[in-house]
Amino acid sequence: MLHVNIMRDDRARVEEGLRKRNFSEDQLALVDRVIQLDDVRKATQTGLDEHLSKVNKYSKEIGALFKNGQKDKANVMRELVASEKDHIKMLEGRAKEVEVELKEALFLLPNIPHHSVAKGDGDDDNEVVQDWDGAWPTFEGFAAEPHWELASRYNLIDFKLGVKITGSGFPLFRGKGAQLERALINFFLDEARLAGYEEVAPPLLVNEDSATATGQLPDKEGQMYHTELDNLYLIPTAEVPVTNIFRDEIVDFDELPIKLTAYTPCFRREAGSYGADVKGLNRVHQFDKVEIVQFALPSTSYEILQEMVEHVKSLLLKLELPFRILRLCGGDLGFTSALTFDFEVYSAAQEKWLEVSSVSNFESFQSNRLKVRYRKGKEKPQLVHTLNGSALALARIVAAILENNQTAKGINIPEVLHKYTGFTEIS
RNA sequence: GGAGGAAUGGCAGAGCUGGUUUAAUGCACCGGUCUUGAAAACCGGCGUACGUUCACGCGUACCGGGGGUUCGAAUCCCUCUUCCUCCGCCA
Repeated sequence: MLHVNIMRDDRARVEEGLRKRNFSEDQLALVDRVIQLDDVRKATQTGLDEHLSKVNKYSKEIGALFKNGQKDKANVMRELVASEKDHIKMLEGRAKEVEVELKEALFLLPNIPHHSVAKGDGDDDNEVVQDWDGAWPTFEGFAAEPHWELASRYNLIDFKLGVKITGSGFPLFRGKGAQLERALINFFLDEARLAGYEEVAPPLLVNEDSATATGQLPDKEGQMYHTELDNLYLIPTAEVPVTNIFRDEIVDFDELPIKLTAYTPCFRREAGSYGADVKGLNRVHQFDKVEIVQFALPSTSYEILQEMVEHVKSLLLKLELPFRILRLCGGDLGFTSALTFDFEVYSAAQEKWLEVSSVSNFESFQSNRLKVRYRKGKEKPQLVHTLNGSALALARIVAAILENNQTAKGINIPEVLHKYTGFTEIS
């Protein structure tokens, strides 16, 4: 959620940013509406406070009069209060209305893109900031197979059993497939820990407050699984519980940056997806992911974003997977993000780039709703910047490893994983 | 799931027979005096949000959340949530 003051102080930047996100001139009127509603809110507040102040004053006087036994005077004052009450009731109602309208309007405004973000319509306009210039997988004397074929041949993943037990999009990993999955999780967590992140194992279901604070609610409830009876949501990413750790907290300046990492399964309904995109592990309803999250000083958040990009890059290099990095354009940028780098891994048999990580700086957009602030000395609390990234999303990494490392006889496990898997190849 | 108790400022902890409490006191923290330095002692400060003001400041709200009674609620009533104790069930 944007702060209203950003719109008051730097209107031009806000409008320019919204244009990058392809806001029409009509939609830009929303900015005026927000400012106007905020003006009404302020005026209402001022009026309300005046009346409340009078009631407080009268009440004190009535108390004193009763003590002195001047009941007649006290009763006159009581009538004065009664007339104030009418005003108060009316203004309170108005204040509530305005606040709701203001919030609704603010929820429609996305984050302002970083100046480096280009205008664009969709993923075709994303800029490749780092392309792969290393070696590509080669397959001599046999035809490379997609991962779902390999998974079945070597008994690593059983998609049919997943369907039987739950439904489409819930793969069942087994044997060396399950072991590879676990090895990757441990590898990613160890790498994060070595990079200074504290590991947390958060709840996998969150309440409405948490889902709202990180922006999944109110509009994206269709993307989450919901438990009706207890009104809880299955997390679509560890970002939700982990970022909420600091909801409504004021942290000390010295504690920043706060670096957290978590492994969790992620649950996404992915309503409306179909076709070749959802084949195999390309798009599933449940997948494992290790997430890295940072709470940072505004002055250093872009350095930290770079540091996180480097971290993800190092993981892919160690796994020896061909990858490229994209800077998302305004049309593809997430609602809450100011700048996002996507990592895509090349999956050699499908001959496709698969998104395996998304690293973003949300600046104060998330922390404004979460109320995560820091305090330097005796200064007023300021909103922190929040950042997060996948490091990494498991299912598609498995797909890429299987496809890229296949030989005529089996699948080679990347060397860095050997100590985690306990085996060096699948055959 | 059943019965009872509780929830107060960073922490501890009073207030809870409704009205000088705009929440006592202690600890922690910050500044100062003293000291060669430190400790102790003493003095002062010490929440958040919104509104208002050029500013000092002032006003309003917040004692787990929401609602109610009252001229006035931390204090009384209703409701929800969480925690503790006991019982039941259970990995």
